[in-house]
Amino acid sequence: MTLPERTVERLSEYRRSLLQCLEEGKTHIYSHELAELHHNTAVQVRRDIMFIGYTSMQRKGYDVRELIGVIGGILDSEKGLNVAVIGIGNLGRAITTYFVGKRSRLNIIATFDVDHNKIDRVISGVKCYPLSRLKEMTDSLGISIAIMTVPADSAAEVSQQVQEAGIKGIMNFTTVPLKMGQDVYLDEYDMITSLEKIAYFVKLGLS
Amino acid sequence: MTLPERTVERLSEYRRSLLQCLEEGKTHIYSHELAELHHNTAVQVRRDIMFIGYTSMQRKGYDVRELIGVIGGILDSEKGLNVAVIGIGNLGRAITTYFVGKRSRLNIIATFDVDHNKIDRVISGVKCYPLSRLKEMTDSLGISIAIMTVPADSAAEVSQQVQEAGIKGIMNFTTVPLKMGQDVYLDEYDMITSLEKIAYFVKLGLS
DNA sequence: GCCCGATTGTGATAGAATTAACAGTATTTT
DNA sequence: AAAATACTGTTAATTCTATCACAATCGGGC
Repeated sequence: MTLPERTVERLSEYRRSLLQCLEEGKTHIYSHELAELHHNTAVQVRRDIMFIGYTSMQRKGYDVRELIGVIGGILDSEKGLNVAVIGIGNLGRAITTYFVGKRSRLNIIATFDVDHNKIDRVISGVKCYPLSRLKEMTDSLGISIAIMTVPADSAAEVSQQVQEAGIKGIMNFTTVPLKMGQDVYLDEYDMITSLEKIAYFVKLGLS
Repeated sequence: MTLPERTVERLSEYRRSLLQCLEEGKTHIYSHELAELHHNTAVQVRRDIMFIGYTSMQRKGYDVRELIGVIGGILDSEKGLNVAVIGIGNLGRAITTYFVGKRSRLNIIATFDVDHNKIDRVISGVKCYPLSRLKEMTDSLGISIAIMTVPADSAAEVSQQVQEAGIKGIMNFTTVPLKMGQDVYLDEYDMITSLEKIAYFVKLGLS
């Protein structure tokens, strides 16, 4: 069974809110509450939850702790996955710092760069290795996801190396779209595009 | 006429590639070439271009320069829009640095923070103001979009101030979903969710 | 000058995602 | 205990998005 992408995203988001609820001591939550937190509808929430086969105590809302568990069962891998950040510029550093400490089954376990000044430096407890050792480290550490934050002009080349290292998931923060084989899951995120989209809708709203 | 979100995103992406083509001296481009660059199909490209009412010289592909112009006419505002980054932590700094110098009709014109050590500092040529002056500066500088990179626990409060300042578009990099009025265009981007999604599909691929 | 091959533009169609509608059920009220 | 209430789970309808299929067009080869 493979869930739609959007559903997976929403589940991840729900879980975050649910964890928050737990901290606040809330044990049950209604579909409409969850919906309101996430800019969508109660029906959408129920449908998503139906997808994963969880069913609540009727009329009391969903059991927060249980639902977290079920979502975890769907999203998480048994032992978590290891993640590498490739390219330790400003953005790479920021992302690394940002992630460390966030409770998650996804661990940033190494960073890579070509700059000799950066190699062996430790950022938020994560060590930087030379890019040339990518394959070696991928094998020895068991890295399955790469976050790419290299400059645009080396993106294509580096992405090739990432693929050859056997990494199966890529989050691309580069401004150039990457070319990948079918067996690599690739998610492109482009801040400029996001901003331009916002600008477009703001413009519409203003006119 | 209001385009679908997804189309707007793709147009922004196409434009980037087209600008790249221009630099390389390529004057015309076929729909299937553009498609290949962007992980989608030639039909999709043609459909998107149809949406914006541009029509090519048949059989020669699209005129790169013209198409850039037409997309610009759709996406860009007359004089560009001014953007503020709110919260100058690692991520805020990275984003600010990242944007400056990128040719774009969107200018990061100010940053804001509450930390006295950060105020008046200049990052990549952009000055940091105290958050308390948000409304004042929004009015005087004409800020219409905010990029939120504040810590999760102040996100709700700060977003309120952003809304009250009259900002009409928000890009939220915070891990908490924001509550906004109908007249504010809000785009939530959550790295953890993105990574969890990738992890999910990688897991599926591996099993 | 005419045909062939390549490419665009678009109506029709299929597919995915969302929303509506409502039956079912536990809880509270009377 | 029956009725009203307030939810969930699910089927059906709808709407939105992407793809198919093909007519129309143009340039180059003959």
